[in-house]
Amino acid sequence: MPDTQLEATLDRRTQILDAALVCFAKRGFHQASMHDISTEAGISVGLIYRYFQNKEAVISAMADRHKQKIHEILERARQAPGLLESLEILFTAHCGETEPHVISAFVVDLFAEASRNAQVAELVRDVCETSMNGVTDLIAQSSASKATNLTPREMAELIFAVNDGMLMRDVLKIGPASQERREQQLKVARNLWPLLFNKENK
Amino acid sequence: MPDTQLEATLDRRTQILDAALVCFAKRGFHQASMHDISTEAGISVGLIYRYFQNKEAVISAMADRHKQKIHEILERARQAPGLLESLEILFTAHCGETEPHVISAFVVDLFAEASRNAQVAELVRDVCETSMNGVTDLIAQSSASKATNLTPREMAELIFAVNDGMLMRDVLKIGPASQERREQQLKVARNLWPLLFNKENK
DNA sequence: TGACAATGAATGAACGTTCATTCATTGTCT
DNA sequence: AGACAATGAATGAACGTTCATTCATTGTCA
Repeated sequence: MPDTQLEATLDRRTQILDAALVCFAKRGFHQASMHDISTEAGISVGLIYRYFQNKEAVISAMADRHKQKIHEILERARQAPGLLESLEILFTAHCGETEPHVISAFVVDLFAEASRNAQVAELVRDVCETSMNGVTDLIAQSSASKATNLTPREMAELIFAVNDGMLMRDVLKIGPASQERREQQLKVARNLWPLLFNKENK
Repeated sequence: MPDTQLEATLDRRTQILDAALVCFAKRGFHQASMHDISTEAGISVGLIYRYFQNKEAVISAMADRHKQKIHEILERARQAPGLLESLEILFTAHCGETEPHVISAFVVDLFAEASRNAQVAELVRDVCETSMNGVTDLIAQSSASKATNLTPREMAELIFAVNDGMLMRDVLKIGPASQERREQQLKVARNLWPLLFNKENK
């Protein structure tokens, strides 16, 4: 049964990547050791090397998974009823599933890594481009974008800058749980909408 | 003449910190070795330990120097003729002196470090608080802030989020020199002002 | 002034430790 | 038994840090 085989392999990989996410967020890409990751995953060090060629490959795979997650979020945002709903999904995406602090720390580390690892940089650039294009389209198709004389692209640039800037600052915050973060995130976001769009539906 | 003595010590320290900035931007805090730094500075490894207790202390000193730089920029911004001029100084500050890419990489690394080093986190938080308060005051005292129903604080939050977000994305850009970066930075910034403030001068 | 003593900035080889990676061995299925 | 998953001790390279040693400069005598 090669199907179960493949599934088991994928399971192990995600198990390792989940552990790596925790370790990377806690200590950073290069301070987290393979032993840390294996301990967190509850397996031996050697086993990691059965599923990943080396540490670099683990980092790359994490970045890849991040890319997929972003695409899923973009897809969910696209299916929201209106533009504002779409944007709020994007803004609060990192407050779901895992601890938001973990996600923020990981993403900031990812950008730091991108500044000196060409492969990671290429991938992050690709994610940014894709999401930016997606949101630009969303804005262009919406009827709510005629209040200012900015192009949809310029609006998207501002929105992403605000989103990334807040995510970066997130790593400074201590404690607050997912729910609370989500509120704060939305507060700032909702200050932005009236500036960018027509006031229509509250 | 103990004055010359002190100056020489300070010179050595800044020489080491300058080299460390280059190495940290190139390889990151924890991948850059003390040997890298000593080579870049053109001195021996051991000498670094005459001026700094250990690697942690070098990182801390760098963060401290960054804090001072920010305060200087804030002071310069305060003395600008109008609010918009002040904000543009803040927005393009990291495009001066050193290569902007180096500064961006360092700052992103600093935030990454802050997420797992309490001392660095405290310092970065302090810098953010201070600058945010400064800009909030600047906005409150300006006459240009009555166009929207946002408080000066909320405006400052948006401005800083945009600023940090763009800085974070800076690490993805390859090549462009200081001048070019400055233009791009200003383009986005100038899109933001009409949204936040009355259209007055140009 | 010239000879000599004292200083401490600077060096870089050496040390102990940590880490990524390997692989001989053991466990677990069919 | 055979095949494959899993282990973790072993390896060696790289790192932060130390320290015995060098040597240009400065201070102190005659």
